[in-house]
Amino acid sequence: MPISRAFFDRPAPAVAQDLIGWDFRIAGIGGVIVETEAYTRDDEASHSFRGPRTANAAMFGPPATAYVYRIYGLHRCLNFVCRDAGAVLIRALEPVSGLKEMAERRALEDARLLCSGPGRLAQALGVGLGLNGASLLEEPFALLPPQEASTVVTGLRIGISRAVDRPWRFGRHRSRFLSKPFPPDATVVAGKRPLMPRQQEGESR
DNA sequence: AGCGAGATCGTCT
DNA sequence: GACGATCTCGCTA
Repeated sequence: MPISRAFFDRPAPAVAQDLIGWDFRIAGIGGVIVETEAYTRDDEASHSFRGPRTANAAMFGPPATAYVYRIYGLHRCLNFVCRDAGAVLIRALEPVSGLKEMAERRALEDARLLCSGPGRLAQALGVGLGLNGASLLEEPFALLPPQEASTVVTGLRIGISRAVDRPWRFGRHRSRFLSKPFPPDATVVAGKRPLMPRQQEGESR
């Protein structure tokens, strides 16, 4: 069954953690979510921290709304709006469907680099500002439940200068599609504790 | 592998 | 006028 609005009507950190392993697609193109970050209203790093503005209006919309913004004048970042102006930044996907289209948009072959980063992911999935404010519960979006449970690790958020101490970055343990690996001693917050053999998911490096 | 610079522009100071 | 929830390339080692 498809995802519900209730899934997003929770604190952003909880939603960010639970999104790991879901299959996310736009117009049929996408893959498994392997990395996310949570931002909340009382969080200095969040775009909603200083209240409603024209630019962040989508963050103050209902849960399950897409919030898309342009960063550094050229890239775009995709977020899922949660309860109370919170949001989850989608940072990386393991490409599964539409590899060909993604490779064309990225002008790049290596599957490893197609969606491993918020800007890369947005480019590969064709995310434009036109999707800002759209409902994640309708076309062209699709979110399918995890096929299997993921071991989820957490750590500090990346690329921010304020509220750097909050451990609100979540990722699938040792996925090779992360924008950046988690430290070896990263805290496991869900799923089975990793065992001896350091086996990468997917193909070998 | 890691570091530094450039690209590029709307929003806020 | 400065900066940002980033990416890529070129250089050093």
